[in-house]
Order: sequence, then C-alpha cells, then structure tokens
Amino acid sequence: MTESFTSRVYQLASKIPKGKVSTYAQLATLAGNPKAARAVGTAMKHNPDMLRIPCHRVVGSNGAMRGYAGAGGVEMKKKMLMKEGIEMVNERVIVHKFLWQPDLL
DNA sequence: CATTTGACAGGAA
DNA sequence: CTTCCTGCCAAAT
Repeated sequence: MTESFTSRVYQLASKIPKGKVSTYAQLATLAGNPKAARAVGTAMKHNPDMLRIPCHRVVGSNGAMRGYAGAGGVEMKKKMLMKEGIEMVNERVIVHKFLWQPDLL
C-alpha cells in the first residue's frame, strides 16, 4: 500500500466529505509533514484518480484556490465548490467555516 | 545524480 | 491589508 508521503495525501484527500474543504497545509500535517504543503500541491497536480480524489476541495490556507489541473481551471473549481454548498467571499472560501475536520474518535 | 520549478505557508515590513 | 523573503518537500528536466 505504498506508504509514501504522496500516497498518504491521496488517501486523506479522498476522505474529504462533500461540503467541506481542506488546505494543503492540513493535508501535509495529517500526512506527517507539516512543512510539506508544497509537496501536497505537487501530489494533487499528479492526481492519479481524478474521480476518487476531490482535489477541488483542497484550497490554500487563506481559503484562496491556488490552482486546478482539471478543465476550466480555478474558475471551474470555484463553481464546483459553490455547487457543493460551500460559501465564498471575494473569491475566497470561508475556511474557518467549511474546513474539514478529520475523523476524531 | 544536481539543479530548477511549483496547485504552499508563515512571518516581517 | 499587501508585498517580499525564507523554509520545505516532491517531481520534472
């Protein structure tokens, strides 16, 4: 099961529920490397399974979307997020309100 | 194998 | 609030 950092990121990303968002930093932290936020972005870009990995639910720490390799780019990404019920203000997701909370207990 | 690039973040000015 | 600089990791060249 390929326990590489990138793999863990994919695994976590696939767990992000609809209507919630996560940040590169958070995924990096959950993956075990709080400093590897960049690597997370790289992994998302490489996303092996676009249908399985909701990379559009991964935004910047400030709630701003950094990019999207899919069709339409960030424009489409924004649209998808809003469609899932996520509210935005000035092109920025309200992270403190829609940030994903990983399975505790 | 060495260097550069990139879908980041956080602190300082 | 905006802009610049530094740190860090993985993939690409």
